[in-house]
Amino acid sequence: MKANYLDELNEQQREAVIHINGPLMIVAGAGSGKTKVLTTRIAHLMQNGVDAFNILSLTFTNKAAREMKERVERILGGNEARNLYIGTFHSVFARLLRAEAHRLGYPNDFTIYDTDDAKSVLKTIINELNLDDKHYKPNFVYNRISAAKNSLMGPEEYQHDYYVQQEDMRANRPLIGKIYDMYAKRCFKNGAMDFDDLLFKMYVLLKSFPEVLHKYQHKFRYIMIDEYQDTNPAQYEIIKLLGAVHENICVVGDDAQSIYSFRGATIQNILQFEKDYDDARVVKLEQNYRSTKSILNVANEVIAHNKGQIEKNLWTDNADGDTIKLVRTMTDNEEGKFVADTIAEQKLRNHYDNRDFVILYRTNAQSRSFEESLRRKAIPYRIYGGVSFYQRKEIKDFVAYLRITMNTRDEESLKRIINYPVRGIGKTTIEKTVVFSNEHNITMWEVLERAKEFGFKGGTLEAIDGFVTMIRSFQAMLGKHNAYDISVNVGKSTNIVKELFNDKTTEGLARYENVQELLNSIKEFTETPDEEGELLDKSLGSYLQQITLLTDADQGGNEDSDVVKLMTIHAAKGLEFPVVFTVGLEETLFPSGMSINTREELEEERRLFYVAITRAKARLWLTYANSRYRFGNLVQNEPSRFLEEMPEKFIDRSYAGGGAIRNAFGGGGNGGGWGAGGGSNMFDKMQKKAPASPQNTQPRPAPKPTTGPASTHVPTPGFAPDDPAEMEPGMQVEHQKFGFGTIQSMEGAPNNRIATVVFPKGGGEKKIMLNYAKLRIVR
DNA sequence: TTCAGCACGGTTTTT
DNA sequence: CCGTGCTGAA
Repeated sequence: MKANYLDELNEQQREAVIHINGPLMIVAGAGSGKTKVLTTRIAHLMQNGVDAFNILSLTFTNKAAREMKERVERILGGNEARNLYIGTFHSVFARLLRAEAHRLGYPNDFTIYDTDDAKSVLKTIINELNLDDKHYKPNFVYNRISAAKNSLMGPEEYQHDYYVQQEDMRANRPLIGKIYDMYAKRCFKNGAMDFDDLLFKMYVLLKSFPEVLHKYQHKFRYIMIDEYQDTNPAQYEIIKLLGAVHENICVVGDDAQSIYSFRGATIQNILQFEKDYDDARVVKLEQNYRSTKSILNVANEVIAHNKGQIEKNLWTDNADGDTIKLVRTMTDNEEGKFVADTIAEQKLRNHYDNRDFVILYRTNAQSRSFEESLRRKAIPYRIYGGVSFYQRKEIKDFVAYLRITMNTRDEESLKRIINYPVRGIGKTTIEKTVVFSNEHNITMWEVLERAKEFGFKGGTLEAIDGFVTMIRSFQAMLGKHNAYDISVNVGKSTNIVKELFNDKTTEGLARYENVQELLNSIKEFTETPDEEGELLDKSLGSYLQQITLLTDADQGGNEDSDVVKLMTIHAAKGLEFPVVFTVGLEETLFPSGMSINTREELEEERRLFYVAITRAKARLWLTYANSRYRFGNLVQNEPSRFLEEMPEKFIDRSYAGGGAIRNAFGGGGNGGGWGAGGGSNMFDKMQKKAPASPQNTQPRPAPKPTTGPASTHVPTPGFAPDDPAEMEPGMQVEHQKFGFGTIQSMEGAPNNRIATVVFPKGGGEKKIMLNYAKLRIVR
């Protein structure tokens, strides 16, 4: 143990760390050393005689949990830290449920359904009820059920809650309660829990079994919760139960960074804390150690536009630093190119490594243009998020075998693999099996086991028996072999590995590699030495329990490889980078068009913007594009309203081309001279202004906006851009996308000229930034 | 029973 | 634009 660990803290930090008994709330501004305080506090508790076995520390991401564990180990030295319970809400509760689930009638080796599994079950149910899945969209229904569970509302209550029923009636979807009920029963029958069940059932367990509650209340005598502003009512109630005896609850949060209300999180929890525990000590960490003054000032000013907040004053001793750069480009592709170019330039000019950069966006779909431009410049990068490794079809198929081996009740997995690889169990057979299982109230697996009884014969019976025998052979390995041995056997016996190997198409090759990677990861899991992870259990069940809770961001051990990182702002919470690009700052994109209907929604978007800004230590670029491709066609966007909320003093707008930019902010904030002429973006505006009626499926716009067939122009062979310096009004030019046009006028600084060009076939008048777009002089 | 070809619909954000 | 799901032919 480092003896001087208290010396490295400022006064407030120290105050938080040395508070041992009783409730404590730490309001921790961005970059104020929150993780340091939490980890030091754990060490301090242990130094003062608290047993590691009695400490529970909950985080939101596996990444945060891992980091916390590592840092505690570093402070403590030795190996006591391994006895701490540190993990995400979901993984910790999954682990506890794995010990207790039988009390609720679930197998202890219950399957964890990810979002896709859950939606698939919902879809089956919706079809069984003969409902139209275009009206009862699985996605919508799932969100509804998820919200109910996060508020601890079961199917019964849901169907009898007046307010909820009114909502569903108004949405013209009165049967959601019925679907919820069937869904819950189906999951139970399948021996499966979805993500929300891990919280919901945990609560039910503690509430229904006093002896269980008592056990864990005394085990977890000290509880710490990170990112408390992102907890939902279910999490809140569980914590309250667990902490009720000792009240040694320490929560850390920042109301300004609450960005998960869509997942049921409520900022109320943090505001409520002092009321729940009237002797609660509150400590505020207000000194920011991360960012320059410029960055922090901009952040503070932006967040000041939100109403209700906990009073605090975040300040820093750091240098002023560079101004924030605001950059406008014509298209999303140019935005990508600009960022890649700037990264290359900054690497040279300021000696940054790739790992110093992050590109942050609102939606995963935005990553594409950056990938392309980075690849073109040969800058290594890595995308976090998006389609997770474990969501790939080939991986899900393989994992389905492992799941069914552990839990034969799991119909979702059974249906996936019953005829994969093809073994002659077709649609008809599967349907019959489902019917028999419903008629006799047994699982599909049991029907298959007794196939002969149920009248299957000939080739079908043989196929079924072969399948059953194979799964049983996997099950026979369970007690004696670890997850890896079983998986290798699954790969061989099912022929999956060989089949993929023989597929020589590009996709086939990728799939083969993915399955190999899966096997490698299982191997790694089984071979990781005990002192590293808390999971001493190398069984298949233990492996399956954790992978479903793994995010893409958690994968791949090479955390510190030298690459540029790309991720959503949500995924970036808790991280910091020397250089940050926050991109796509446009209305309808950021703030998202889905979240501008209420003040609450908009304020959450603003907090998200705040999170993005405060990730930056030294340099920050904010970019937006005049137009971008969405669903394959070009749409125009106005600059994000957030950009107008920033103090001029710290912003360098001229970076993108002087007067023209300011122009855009000029006339009534409604994008002055920039838009491609004509009514092209009228449609967008009308849609935006239309009263929010999410329930009425909006008719597709029959006539496409006539922005002009931007992509139909084929550049003349040998198209090469000419030097912008040579261009002047009156010239005929060719643009790669917009075709031929005439330069009307020029503006902007000499090294960043902007031409107004009329393209008769390319959508009329456009402003072209010559440094980014390329024009060829025709004459 | 399977696979190819097309139509359609979908974009927040994550455990 | 891209992936999914449905339809129809072998």
